Amino acid sequence: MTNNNLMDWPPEKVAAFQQALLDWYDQHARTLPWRQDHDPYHVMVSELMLQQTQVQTVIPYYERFMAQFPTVEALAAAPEAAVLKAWEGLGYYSRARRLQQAAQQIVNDYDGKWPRTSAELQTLAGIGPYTAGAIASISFGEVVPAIDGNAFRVFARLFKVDADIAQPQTRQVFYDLIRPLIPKDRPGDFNQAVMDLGSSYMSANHPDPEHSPVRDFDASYRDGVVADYPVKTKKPRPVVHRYFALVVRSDAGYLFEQRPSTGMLADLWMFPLIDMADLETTMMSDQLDEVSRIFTASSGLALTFADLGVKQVQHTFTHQRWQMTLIGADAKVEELKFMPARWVATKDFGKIALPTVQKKLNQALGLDVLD
DNA sequence: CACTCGTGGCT
DNA sequence: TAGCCAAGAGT
Repeated sequence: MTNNNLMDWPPEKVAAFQQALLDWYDQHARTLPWRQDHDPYHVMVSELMLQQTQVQTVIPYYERFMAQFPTVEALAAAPEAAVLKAWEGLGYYSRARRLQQAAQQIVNDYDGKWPRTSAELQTLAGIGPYTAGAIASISFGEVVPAIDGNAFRVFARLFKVDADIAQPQTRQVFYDLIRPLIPKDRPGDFNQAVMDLGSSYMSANHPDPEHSPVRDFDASYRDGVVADYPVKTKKPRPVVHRYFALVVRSDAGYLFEQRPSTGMLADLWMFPLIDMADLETTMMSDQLDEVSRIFTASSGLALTFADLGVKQVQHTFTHQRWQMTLIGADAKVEELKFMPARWVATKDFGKIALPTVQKKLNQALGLDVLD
């Protein structure tokens, strides 16, 4: 089967599909904190949090975030560190900075007046085709699809789309397929109904197409090939990185380094890491000398190594696996040179934004008791 | 376009 | 366990 003329339904079938989907949604829509109204700020915050993140994970973050930054103006004016702290543990931290950038764009560039179309919304930081479609349809009634993983899965099954959804060019295929299916009077409800459908009867792991409200429109169910859709190529394995994690202690607490503003865990705080690939030696005793030299050159601090016992911590990201060997050291409280770092007392660990990998290091050291 | 960028849940 | 998956965007 080709991708030509995928949407071959006659108008009466389109109308029946819309009614079946929306009737179900009217009766069984999930009650979610960001669905209490259609305020574009509420929709924007929730959608940014929901990018690549499950609903159940987002809910408590959304509640806290709204209590702390209740309006787009409040978010625009907040310290970036506070926004990152509110995002701690949610992952994909660039979303937090971009969300605040978008808020500042709305307040400053748009004089507080929201752009109301999907095209205009995509000029905002962190808002791409999906999120723009979601805000435009839900908050402003634009008849535009919001194509996320749910929409890909739902419509791939309904129409037996053979295009690989991992390929960026496939996006246009689905846009052309979905666009004529959207009811002009309820685009936002349509898009949200597709998402609810994609998380229940048409989920990835436990689909129940037999009882789906749109079963009669599901070609993959009709043909007994639900499991074949969507078509999606696999991702490569995580690459292994090995680090020494320096546990540097002084009278002022532990030394935390702020990560660079680009790349992994940007702007968050961690123990200083030394990439073992940067070392020229392989013997442990020689490596410690090298680590000490490298660290002192960038921090200005002299280290006195202290035996922690052999502690190793492993953490897997989407495409990287970090294997860290902890090294204990004592140092005096002196001025730090080039390294963006600060001493943090144990009781203050909760005041800075720490990634989950750092919390694992804390736990390995028994420093998470007060957290 | 291919790659980067987190985390938690589930099998 | 290792792999896959989840309301993607930026470069």
